[in-house]
Amino acid sequence: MALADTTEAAERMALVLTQGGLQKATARVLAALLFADSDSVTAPQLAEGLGISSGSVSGAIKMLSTVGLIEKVPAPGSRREHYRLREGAWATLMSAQNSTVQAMFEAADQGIAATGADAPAARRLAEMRDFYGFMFRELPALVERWQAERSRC
Amino acid sequence: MALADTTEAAERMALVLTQGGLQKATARVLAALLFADSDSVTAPQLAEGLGISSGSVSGAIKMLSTVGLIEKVPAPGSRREHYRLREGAWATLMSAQNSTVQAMFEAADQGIAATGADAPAARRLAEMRDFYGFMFRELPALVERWQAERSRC
DNA sequence: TCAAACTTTCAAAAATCTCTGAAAGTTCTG
DNA sequence: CAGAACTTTCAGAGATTTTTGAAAGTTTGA
Repeated sequence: MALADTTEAAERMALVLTQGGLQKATARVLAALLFADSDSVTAPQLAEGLGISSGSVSGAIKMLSTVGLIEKVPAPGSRREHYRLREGAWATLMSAQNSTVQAMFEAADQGIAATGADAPAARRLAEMRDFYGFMFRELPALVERWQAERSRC
Repeated sequence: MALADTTEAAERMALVLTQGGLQKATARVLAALLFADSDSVTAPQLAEGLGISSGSVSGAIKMLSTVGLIEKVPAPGSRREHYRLREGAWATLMSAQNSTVQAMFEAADQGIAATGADAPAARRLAEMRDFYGFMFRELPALVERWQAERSRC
């Protein structure tokens, strides 16, 4: 049955997302939105479909909205809140992860300040700082390159 | 006191590493190796200095070695095992994270296969697949660019 | 080869994180 | 405006992860 197949694929997707750091309920909500047959989905539909509590759905929606992965659908009539995956969500997510890169850069930089430039640790910290500094500069450019390439098609 | 400052910086670093997904003991071991005053450090030194059990140190070393962040030091005399941060560790780490990107790509690809290309989900999954496909192709090149730039200096 | 020092393993304790369920708060519709 | 349906919040139950501590296994040097 086709539905079973997509459910299984969605659960596999949720597993991957979990390994990427999302909690289980959140990952399943995101996967459900990815695999949804309609343009948007309501919270009760998610709770029902996934067999989780409304509280879990609420928490998942809050988290995914904060990160910018999903959004409320403007007003498809005037019914209750509908949610859907945002356009360009993945690029947004990658940009968000760039703040982790920034944190690594800053931690290394502060480390150098704390050790003094001639300590043995300084060389190690400098390599770290330079690497994450490079990535922090270049990753946004990479994402932009993707967006440019995409809009060209 | 200078030592206190570097300890504090190391703990801050450990916190950042924790947010990056490492468990606490592992993050503290890595930070200790980053901030160490000597070229290499033994497991008992780490356990003593961090106030954690030898079992935790062993687990941390195992994990960090597997990922390629640290290495045994060949033979600084012939004493017990010494460990240190590997040269180019951060580039290695970034490359390892690329396998997460690959997993995302593959999950999206399998999702498309499961839904059929005309389902509403297919467009969403295709955007995801294309994005992670792009990143999976381009990230290694970015790391290489870093390495080239670094060796030039 | 033996003793000492180190390392690894693993079960159980401790700590942490996640989910639920119910109550309180909203918003819509009749 | 009242009732119904939905949403949010949060304390506590439940699940999971992490750490420890101790025993077993190694390695080293005399």
